[in-house]
Amino acid sequence: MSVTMADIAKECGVSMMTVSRVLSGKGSVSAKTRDKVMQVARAHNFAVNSIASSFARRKSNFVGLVAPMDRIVGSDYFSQIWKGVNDALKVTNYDLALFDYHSSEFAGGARVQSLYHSRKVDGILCVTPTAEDAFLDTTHDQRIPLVVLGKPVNNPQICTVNCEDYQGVIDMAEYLYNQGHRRIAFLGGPKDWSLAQLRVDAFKDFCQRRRLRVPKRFIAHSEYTPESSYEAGLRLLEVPHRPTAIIAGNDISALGIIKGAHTLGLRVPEDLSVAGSNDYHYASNTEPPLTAIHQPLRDMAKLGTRTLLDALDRNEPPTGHLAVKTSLSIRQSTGPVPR
Amino acid sequence: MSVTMADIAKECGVSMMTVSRVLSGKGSVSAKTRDKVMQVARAHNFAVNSIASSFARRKSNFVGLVAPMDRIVGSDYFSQIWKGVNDALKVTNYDLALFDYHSSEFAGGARVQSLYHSRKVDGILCVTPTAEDAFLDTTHDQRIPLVVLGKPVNNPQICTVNCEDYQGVIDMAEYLYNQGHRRIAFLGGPKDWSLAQLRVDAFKDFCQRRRLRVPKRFIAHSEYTPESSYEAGLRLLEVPHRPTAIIAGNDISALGIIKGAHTLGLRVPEDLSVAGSNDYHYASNTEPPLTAIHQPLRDMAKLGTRTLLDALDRNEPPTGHLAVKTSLSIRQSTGPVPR
DNA sequence: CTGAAAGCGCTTACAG
DNA sequence: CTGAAAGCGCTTACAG
Repeated sequence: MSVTMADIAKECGVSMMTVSRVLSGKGSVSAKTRDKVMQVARAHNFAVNSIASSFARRKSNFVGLVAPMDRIVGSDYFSQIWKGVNDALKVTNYDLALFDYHSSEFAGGARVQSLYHSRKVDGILCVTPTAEDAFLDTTHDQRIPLVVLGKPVNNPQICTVNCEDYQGVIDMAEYLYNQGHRRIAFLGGPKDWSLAQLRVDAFKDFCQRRRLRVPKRFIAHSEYTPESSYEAGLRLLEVPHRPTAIIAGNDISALGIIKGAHTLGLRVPEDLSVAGSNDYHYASNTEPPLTAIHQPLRDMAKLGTRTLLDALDRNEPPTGHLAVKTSLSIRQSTGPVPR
Repeated sequence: MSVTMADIAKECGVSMMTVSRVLSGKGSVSAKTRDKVMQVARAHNFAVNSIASSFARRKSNFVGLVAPMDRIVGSDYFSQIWKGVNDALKVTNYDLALFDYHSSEFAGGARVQSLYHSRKVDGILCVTPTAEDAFLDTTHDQRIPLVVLGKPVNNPQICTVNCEDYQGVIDMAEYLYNQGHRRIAFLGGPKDWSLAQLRVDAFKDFCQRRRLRVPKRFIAHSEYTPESSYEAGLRLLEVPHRPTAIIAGNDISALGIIKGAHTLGLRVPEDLSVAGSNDYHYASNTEPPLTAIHQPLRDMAKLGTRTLLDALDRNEPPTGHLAVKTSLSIRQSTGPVPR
C-alpha cells in the first residue's frame, strides 16, 4: 500500500540493502548510488517504516517516561522535567512514550514489565516521587535500563539523578541564620516521599550543626497542597514563641504559609520570613515574590536522560548517582529577623 | 533471547496460532487449551511483543499527541488536556507518544509526516493553539487521522473538538453587564492565535448586541504572559474613564491586570472587576480568588480522543465539530459596578 | 476448535 | 562498494 524500500530499490535498480544503507547512513555506498537513492526516496516522500525497522533491530528507539501523571503533569516540576528530557532527546532519534504511574498497578512491577517487554521501550525514566522502592527494585531486577529522576533510592545499584536537595536546604537555612533568624521552622511533605524526608533530614542536621534547639512542633508536615500547608502554617504560627522564619519543603507550601500568616495579620517578610524549595516559575510572581531554593530540574532531567541514552548506546545498564547543584533565589519573602 | 509465542506453543503442545488466539482474545479456543496456554504464559511472564504484533497488523496502537511543549507542558491547560486524553486512552490498549511541535519543522508538515509514516502512530491529536492552519491542512491532506483540540480551524473538513469559547465570553460579559458594568474592556491574546481571536470576536459581538460603545483601546492585546498583561493592564487603567471591568482572554492575563490594578492603588473588585477565561486550578487560590469562565478542558480532551479512537475503529477519518459547554466560576475578583 | 503457510518491511551476517 | 538469503515474532487468510 505505502511505498517500501523494495519499491525504491527496484526503481533505482539496486538492492534493498543499498537503499537501507543509504537511508540509515550505515555502511558505505558510492556517492552516485547514494544520490540516486536519496532523490528517488525524496520524490516518493519515503520514510522508513520504523516499526519494521524496530522489529528487525529489536530496538524501539522509544524511551518510556513513567510518572504519576495525575499528580504532576500540570506542575512546573513536570514541565521542567519534560523540557530537560526533550533537550536530551531531540538530538537523538529516540522518541518519548508516556506511561502513567498508578501505585496500584505499578507497585508489583507488573505494568512496567509489560511496558518494557511488550511495548519494548529501550529504557525507562522514572519520575515517581512517591513510588515505593519495591517498584523500582523490581524494575531494576528485571534488568530493565532504568534511571530514577529527582528522588533518592535506597538500592545503590539503581541509577539516580537528582538535585543536591540536601545541600540546598542547608544553604537556605544558613542564609536565614545569617539574617539573624534563630527560631526557624521547617514544613515538610508527605512522609512516604523520600525526597521530602531528605529535606527534613537536612534541616535537622543543620539545626544540630548550628546548635539550634528547635521545638518539636517546628518540624511540621503537610501534604504539599495549598490547603494542608495553610492549615499547617496556622498551626505553626498560632502559638507563643512562634518561628521567625519557615522553610517550606515546596513552593506551594510556602504560599500556603504566607496565606496563613496574612490571615493572622502577620506581614511577610517583616514579621515572618518564608522560603520555598522549588523556585517554580510563578514563585517570582507571588505577593511578595518568593525566596526559594532553586532547583535546576531541567538540567537534572537532561542529564538523567543522557545518562540513560549513553548506557543504552554502550549496551550496559545505567549506574551511578549524579546530582546537579542548587542555588538560592533570594526575593522578598525573606528578610532580617524582626527585632 | 526472551520468550516468544513459539516457545509457549511448543511447551503447550499447540500451534502458535492457538497461543495467539488465546492471548489476543480473538477467535475461539477450547476452555481447556485456553487455560493451559494462559497458565504457561503466566509462568514465563510472557508478554506479546507489541512491535512484532504492530508490524504484522500494520497498526501501532500509538496515538501521537502533537503540542508545542515548550509553551504548554507546564500549564494547567496541558495538564487537563493530558488527563482527558488519558481518561480516554486508559480503557483501551492505545498508548501515547508525544511529539513536540516546533513551528519551523512542522509548518510544512514534514515532521508530522515522518511521525505518521515512519513512527506509524495510528492517529494524531493536535493541541497547537498557535499552529498555522497550513500545517493542519497538510496533515489532513495526507489522510492522516487527525483531531484538533481546543482551537477553531478554517478548513471544515478537519475534525475539531473545542469548548464553547465564544458562548463562554458572551456569558461572562452578560454577567458583568448584569452587575451594572457598562465600561467593560477585553484583554485578548496573541493575534495569530485563532482561539484568542475568537474570544475577542465574541466580546465585540456582545458589545454590539448590547449596544455598548466601547473605545478602541478597551480591546487590547497581550502575549498572555504575566509581564505583558501587567503592562497591558496598566495601559488600560492609566487613563481617564477607565473600564470598571476587564475580561482577560486567559487567567494569567487576569492576574497580571490585578497586579497592575494594585500598583495603581485600585482595589479588586471594589474599584475594578477582573475576570479570567480558563479557570485554572490556581485561580481559586489567588488574592482575590478569580472569577473565570470555566472550560472543561479535561472533558474536551477526553471527547476528542474518543472521537479519534472511534474513527480509527471504524477505519474512517474523524470528522465533525464538537464542543463542550463552558460555565462561569464566580469568585471574588468581580462584583457590582462601583458607584 | 485448530494448524500450516505466507508475509508484514526491514536489518544482520555473510559473501563477493 | 554491493547483493542474496535468512530471519526478527507475530497475524492474516485459508484450509480442515
